[in-house]
Amino acid sequence: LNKGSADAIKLFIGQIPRNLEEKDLKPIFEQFGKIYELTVIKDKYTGMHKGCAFLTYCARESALKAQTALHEQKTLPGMNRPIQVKPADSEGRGEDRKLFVGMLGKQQEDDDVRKMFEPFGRIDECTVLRAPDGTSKGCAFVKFQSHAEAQAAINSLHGSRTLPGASSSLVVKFADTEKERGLRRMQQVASQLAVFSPMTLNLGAYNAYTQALVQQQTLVAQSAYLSPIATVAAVQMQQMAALNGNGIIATPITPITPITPSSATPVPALPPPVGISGYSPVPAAANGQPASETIYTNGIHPYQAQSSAGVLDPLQQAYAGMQHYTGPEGCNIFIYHLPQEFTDSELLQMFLPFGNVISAKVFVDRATNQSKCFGFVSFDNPTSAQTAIQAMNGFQIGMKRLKVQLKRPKDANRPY
DNA sequence: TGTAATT
Repeated sequence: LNKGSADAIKLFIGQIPRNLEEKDLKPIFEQFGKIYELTVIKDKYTGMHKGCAFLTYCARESALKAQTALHEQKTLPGMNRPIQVKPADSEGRGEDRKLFVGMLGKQQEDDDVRKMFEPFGRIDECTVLRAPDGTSKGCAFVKFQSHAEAQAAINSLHGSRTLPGASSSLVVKFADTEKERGLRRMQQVASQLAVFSPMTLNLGAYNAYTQALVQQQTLVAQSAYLSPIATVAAVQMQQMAALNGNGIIATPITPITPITPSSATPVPALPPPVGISGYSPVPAAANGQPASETIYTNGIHPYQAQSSAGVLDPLQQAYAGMQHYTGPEGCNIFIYHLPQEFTDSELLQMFLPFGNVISAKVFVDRATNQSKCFGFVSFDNPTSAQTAIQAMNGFQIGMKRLKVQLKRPKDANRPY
């Protein structure tokens, strides 16, 4: 048999390193059965690897075996979350047969709703939405076993009657998909931000005020207790603040339109715009170091093949060429209480004086695009990390002091 | 307390 059977399940594979292509993934998944189709998901326009894939086995049984053996069970090299193996959204996980029912009466129970929808098909799920205090929100979700049944219910029931206690006629529609919900959330956030139009902020005055504060704070920092190397950082921060107009004092709100795109602002008297240094792509066995050693010394859990010796090799080779996001254990620091407007490049600038920075990352809320005011900096050696911690922990910016510690190791849950 | 992503 060389074709997917009718009942085959298309799987979504998540948490795969972006340097792994179909040929690298194939050996990992082949051990559970013959593969019908395996496709790495790429961006439609840029062709960029999205870190996930679709996989269909010829036999449904293979998909179930792979899911059981791999889902949340293994972590591929360079990833910090376990691999995901589950039916793809397109497999009718539910959204296309799930209905939203609005304009119910407050007194209607799950069973009342169920009775109303039963004539149209088999119901998997029927729930009236309730507030925390148990009172009905006047709406419900009803999930049928098929899209057609759900559609039949819409055709017959939507707008067909007005229930006692409801302000208008019954609403029956397909429930929002995950994507629609996400979009709705983003629109809500956007509309809230729009309340603060740039015109309502006296930006000129704010900047002058900000810069005065920055200078004062920096002087305090320089004169007091900081080591010479931290003073270098302080001066750099002062320059950044003065030049990019963003200020490094946390602002109450960030306007939608940035005053100046800070990342685009050149900063004279500083090292030239620095990329992320270190870890340039290196062939697998460069410097006589086998790729397998790289995996282990880097403190990242490699994917371990259970039996077949052919599985690990392609992975090791692929892994050797990828750029690392974190440094070795003890080289990665966590920085909290960053100014709201600090970007990756500013974080990088702040910590450059302490050593070779492998990466600098400010954590950003994906929904709002706002900084979460913490980030990570990775050095190529533990001494630089310690120096940075000594110099910058407690560093005052505005009303806050930076908290600078070693990044919590993935495995341990010891608090610092 | 680190690129969670659905052709």
